[in-house]
Amino acid sequence: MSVSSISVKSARTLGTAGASKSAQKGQQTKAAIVEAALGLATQIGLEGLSIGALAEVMHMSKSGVFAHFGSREELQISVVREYHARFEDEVFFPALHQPRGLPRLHAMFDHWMNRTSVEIDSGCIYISGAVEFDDRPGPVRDALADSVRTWLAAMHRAVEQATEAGHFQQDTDAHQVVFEIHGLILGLHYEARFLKTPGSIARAKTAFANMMARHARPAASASPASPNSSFSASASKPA
Amino acid sequence: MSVSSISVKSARTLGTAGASKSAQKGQQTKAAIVEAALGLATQIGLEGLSIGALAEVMHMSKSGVFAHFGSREELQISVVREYHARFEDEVFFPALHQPRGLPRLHAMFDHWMNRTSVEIDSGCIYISGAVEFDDRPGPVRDALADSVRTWLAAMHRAVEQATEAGHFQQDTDAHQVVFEIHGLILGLHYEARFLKTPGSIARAKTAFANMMARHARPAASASPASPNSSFSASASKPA
DNA sequence: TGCAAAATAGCACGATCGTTCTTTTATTGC
DNA sequence: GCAATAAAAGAACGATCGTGCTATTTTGCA
Repeated sequence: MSVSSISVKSARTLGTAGASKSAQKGQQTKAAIVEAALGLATQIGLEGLSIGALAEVMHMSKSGVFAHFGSREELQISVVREYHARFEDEVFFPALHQPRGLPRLHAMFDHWMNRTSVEIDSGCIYISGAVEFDDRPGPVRDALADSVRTWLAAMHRAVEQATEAGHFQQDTDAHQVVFEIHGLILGLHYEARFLKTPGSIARAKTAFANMMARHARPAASASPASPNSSFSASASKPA
Repeated sequence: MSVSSISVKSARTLGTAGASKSAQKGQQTKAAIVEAALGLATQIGLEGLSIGALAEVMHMSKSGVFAHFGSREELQISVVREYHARFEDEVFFPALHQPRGLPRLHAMFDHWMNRTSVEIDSGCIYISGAVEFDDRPGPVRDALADSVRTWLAAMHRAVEQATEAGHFQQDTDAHQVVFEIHGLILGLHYEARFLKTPGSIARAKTAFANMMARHARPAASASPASPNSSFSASASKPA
């Protein structure tokens, strides 16, 4: 079970072994180029990514780099796909080791946070790309949007599982929860990376914890009246 | 009392009246250029703003446009300042007509939301600029960050006033509240403008309402009806 | 080891960028 | 209305962009 149906594992093949018909030299250098391009794109954005600069980093000629993709747009799409694969590897798959429900949801959020702000030197192209392509239709935008939607759908599933597992109240609106979590990540990215506000990570963690508490199913037993009735009553009755 | 100490009203002077020493022709066209530049920048970003394209829109020569600013950077800064002024006019000042505390905070959020997503065809340069300049130091970045920080400080003040007015619990963390509100706006901007997710505005409103309810001071005990029912009533239902 | 094919380099193109310098046109103060 | 001054235009610059085309080099297989 993967976040998406997209499979780009081919671009990650390494090693020298040349089996019957795979792993020509070209595939390797193409993978190396995409990796370098990803590094550039996380710093200056997908739009700022230029073939000339990329060639310089790779110690190659412009045309040598260009030939692997045929167009700048195809290069950008390759970068998006590679980012998608890494996002899966670093954020989604590790969380699958946690049991369904709250623990897994919490792990997904934590990894997501780390990807967003801990490696502060490189931004998230899901965020920068959204700004660069929000009114620029085309295949790059589509690839970006598909990746993001796929990931948000995975988050949505995790919230639903938390409800099914009895960790959340039955009437929890999963879409609403995902929307708010997404907002926390975006806020963290903004404040940590642009405003350099100290303590942003703690802010995001606090907000997440409050959110979980708000949707948490009241302590199991049928004992005395619900403890935090005041807020949990008004808290959850969205669409 | 203004959001900031920045005053750029000079760039808004219109009319033909030529008093003793003001309103040369140049000032008017400069203001018109900045206005056109703002329009371009909200669509393609501050970085995408080019003097050539701007000249074409203005039916002027490149050098004619250029001469008003002396550098592209200065043009970008002028755009940021103009955006700041409009943001004040459309988001902050109207909210001052509401009484301090919750009503004013609510108005600020509403206007902010409208600026962010209702006029869906033009983005927010506070958001796009943050992505474009998050690791590009310089005066443009500084101007952007100053404007944003000023606005967030105004939000912070509004939250504090809500606490002082007794609308919020005494231990409400104003910075935390502002962080979370900011996240809602960013999430709304992302989902509405990039993903085109329908119903994003309702999501943001619901989240805001839930948030207000969470910090609200427990109902005034004695009498059944709470005074601020107007807002808390709308808290639980999406638009 | 030789040869077809793949991979890379080299070069040039039109376009656009920000910027400078010079010249022409429009505006202003008297 | 005229002269001083401001505003706008025009042309050109070096740089960089994406992309085509043609050599040259490198690779993989017999």
